[in-house]
Amino acid sequence: MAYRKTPAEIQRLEAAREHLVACATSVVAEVGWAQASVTAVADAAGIAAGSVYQHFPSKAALAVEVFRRAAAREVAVVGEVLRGDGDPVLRLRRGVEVFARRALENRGLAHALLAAPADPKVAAERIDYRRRYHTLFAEVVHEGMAAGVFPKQNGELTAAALTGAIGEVLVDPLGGARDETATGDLIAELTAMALRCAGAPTA
Amino acid sequence: MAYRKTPAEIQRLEAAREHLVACATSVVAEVGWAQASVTAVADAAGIAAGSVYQHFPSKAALAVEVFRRAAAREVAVVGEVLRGDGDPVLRLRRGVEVFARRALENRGLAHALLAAPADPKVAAERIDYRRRYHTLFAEVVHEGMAAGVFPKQNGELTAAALTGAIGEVLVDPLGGARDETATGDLIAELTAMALRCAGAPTA
DNA sequence: GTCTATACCTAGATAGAC
DNA sequence: GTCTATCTAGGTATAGAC
Repeated sequence: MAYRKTPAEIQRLEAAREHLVACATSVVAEVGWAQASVTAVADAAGIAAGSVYQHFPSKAALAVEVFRRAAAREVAVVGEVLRGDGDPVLRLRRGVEVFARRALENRGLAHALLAAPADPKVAAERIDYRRRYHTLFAEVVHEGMAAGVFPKQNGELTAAALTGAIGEVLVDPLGGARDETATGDLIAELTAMALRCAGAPTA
Repeated sequence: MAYRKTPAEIQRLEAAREHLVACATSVVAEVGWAQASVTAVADAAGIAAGSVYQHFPSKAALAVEVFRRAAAREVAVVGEVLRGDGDPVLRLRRGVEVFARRALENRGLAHALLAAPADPKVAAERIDYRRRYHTLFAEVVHEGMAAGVFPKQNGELTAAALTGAIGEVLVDPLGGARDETATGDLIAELTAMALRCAGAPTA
């Protein structure tokens, strides 16, 4: 009887856990948190419901892990753009574009992250998630004010407003834009709105 | 055995129902939808849990009634202002002020209406609720565009964005403004942001 | 380690006494 | 009509076989 797991064992377990998280993410993106029962998730992963508890102590823990992974990805991508070099106005525009495009490409996941009813533990994560956007947007707004391209304003408030505005537009049926042209138009209007919101001079 | 209820009976039942709705609204404002069990609501109303079902066929039906009443009040008040006479810019400003002030005066209820986790039936009502704000804001934005005080834009998108922006700011801890001065500042910043968002020339 | 079967808990809903 | 006590369903979590 081994006192330590062999590397192979560890890797296999890790892989099983990853697979479970990935399948759970898909299920959540498709049916939302409320319908993503342990049974449904386990079925998707091809394991028995009870086996889920080999990898996570509770359903909530799994849900939180699913949320964190997906949220971290989105924030990283948007943050990369918002924190890049150059004109704050351009960065804000491109950040909103990236935010929107990714959300429209995976609506189910975006809805799960931004709006879908979730249990309290996940809801708490969501607050953190939105706050990370607040922080990112606030940085750009502050830099823009410092550079004189945005008027004096409460940067934190504008940042929260941007997060809420973008989320509402993307979650709304307005996101009913299906074809590529309509999506492009939606994103163009959305970025224009975001720039107005921060007070960028109208192009 | 009476084939029709007497007027007095009807009135008494109606009153009991109203009382139940009012108490349920208070409970929801205090603890949110998730914690507002039938038992908790019945306790607050001073009746037994089973008696709730004399007035509503299900918990969801009661919850929906609670939501509809409160939502209708808020939309009516804000709509009154947004649809008043005069300058669209001023109306938008005052509409946002009223929205915010009422939300900050009853944070629990505002949170329940705008953001608190709720069951699917209530969530569906919330979409309607937010859409009513969209409609109201869209009207003002369109009138402003027609009057030449707002630049050309997608009015529906701006309206959705305004709803999301205001909601996010008010629900956020940012609404941590406690004293009257801080509240006033918050509202001033919020209205300024809303006007920028619609493209009103900066004052 | 993973499965099957099941225990258990929560909360909504109902039946029958008063 | 209202209350008490109970039933039920849905879904999480666990126990024990393999």
